[in-house]
Amino acid sequence: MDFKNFLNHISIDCVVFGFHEFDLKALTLEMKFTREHALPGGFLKTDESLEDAAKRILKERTGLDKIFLQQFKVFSEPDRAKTNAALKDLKDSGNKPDLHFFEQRFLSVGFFALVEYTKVQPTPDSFSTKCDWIGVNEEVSLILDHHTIINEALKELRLQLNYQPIGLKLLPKKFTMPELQKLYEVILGKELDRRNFQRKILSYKILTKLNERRTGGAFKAPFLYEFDLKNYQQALENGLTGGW
Amino acid sequence: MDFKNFLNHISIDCVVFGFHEFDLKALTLEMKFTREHALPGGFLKTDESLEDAAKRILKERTGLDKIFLQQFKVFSEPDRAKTNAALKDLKDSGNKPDLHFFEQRFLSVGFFALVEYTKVQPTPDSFSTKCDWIGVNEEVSLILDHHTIINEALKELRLQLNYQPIGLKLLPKKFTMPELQKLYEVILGKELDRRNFQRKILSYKILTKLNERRTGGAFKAPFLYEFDLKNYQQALENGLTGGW
DNA sequence: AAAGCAAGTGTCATAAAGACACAATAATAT
DNA sequence: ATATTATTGTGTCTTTATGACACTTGCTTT
Repeated sequence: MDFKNFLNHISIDCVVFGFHEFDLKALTLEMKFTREHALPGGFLKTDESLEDAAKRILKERTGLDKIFLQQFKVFSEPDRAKTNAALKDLKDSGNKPDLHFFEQRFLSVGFFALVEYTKVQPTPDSFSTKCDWIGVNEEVSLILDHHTIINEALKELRLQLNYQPIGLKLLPKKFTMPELQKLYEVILGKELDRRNFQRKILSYKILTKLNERRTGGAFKAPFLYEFDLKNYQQALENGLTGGW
Repeated sequence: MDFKNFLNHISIDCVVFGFHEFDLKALTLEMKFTREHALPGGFLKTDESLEDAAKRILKERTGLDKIFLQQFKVFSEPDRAKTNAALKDLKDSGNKPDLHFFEQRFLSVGFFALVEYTKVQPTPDSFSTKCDWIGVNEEVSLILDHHTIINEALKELRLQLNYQPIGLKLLPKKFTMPELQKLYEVILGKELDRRNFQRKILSYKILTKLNERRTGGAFKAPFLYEFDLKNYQQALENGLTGGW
């Protein structure tokens, strides 16, 4: 890796959200030596925008091309890298010529991404052995301020629930009402009444009920739904009204 | 000015919102030579956080110390400085040694600030002759992408209206109901029903009605209100419910 | 003293939200 | 086969919030 094409002082960290088994997950890398987890991230090339860089980085980690992405905050505390465990990984990897690049101060631009869990091919980078999902509330040791970054991303997600196509991007094409509800619950951090949730979400006319059910699970098979893209987009323009 | 204590590639631009004569204003500088307007901005010292830098910058432009500030977006398009009028100002000012610093690519971190209009002492910097307010919808020629930055700040303001103490920070300590309503209207970009607005805002219990009226204006003198700090803060934690 | 207009207050109809009850059904246990 | 179990589908009732609008009050101007 050659770092002369990258801008100094600027890094990117991505919180890639996925939804699986009724739980909200984030994609992380496990560092080779310290075994700590890290968010997928990288640096900014001299001729690219932050958004393009994040896309490039996530393409490498997930195999996905058209990822829903949004920057949400820059993490700029001067001492955020005080105990930079990643540096140890770098040193142990014997990557001497690049140490100067890594030792500088970085402002990290936080992005969150919304992906369909099953479409992702988690792929480690050269500093990590594994790339895998963690539950967003799971207790995992993360490098630097990455724990903070995840929490801030979650806050942002909550704030944007009525303005971004969050369900659309996180769920598979066909999904059940309980799945959609659980997604809302885990993002909001609170339980919702099943019947009132259904009434409200249906009132927006953003769902199409299919003549299919999800069988195989225990108990009564729930109907499948799809998003009505046109109506969903339109409804989001003014924000889905009211709170949850 | 010496730029060796500043980080390369990173700048800060602030949209300082103020509310005056029933209109939302932003603070701008008028450049010495090009006469274009620019947002107050600056650079990041090697040992400072973005938030501290923005505070330092705004202290210089407004005289104010404890400003409500929030970063909202990084502007990173590689060609955002293609026609950098500010550079012309610099060249004309004969500031040769610093040209290298200014000619590099900058990512600008956008902040918005909320201030009490009357408390601000607009103070130009070394590149500008004037520091003054413009109406946010006024047609003014702004350098670079500063027009975009203002618009994005406005969007963010709208989004956060129910989550941040926007009224509190923009209005004087005592204010009338019509003033508060107009503030909401100008932020939302639409008119609200006077009576329904009052009913709703009062239902949050975040206002204290005073036994005073604002006299001097034409027609019936409206009552003055103050924010109830405790209740306001608390209400914002979960967000004021419902839409406007 | 009257006019003009904004501010103060209230009412009614409709819509949304919250709480809850009961029937239907797919897999599992007997 | 049949009963069991846990979940899903659907509906009702009450309370609260919203939207539309009318009338009165009071400060300043003419």
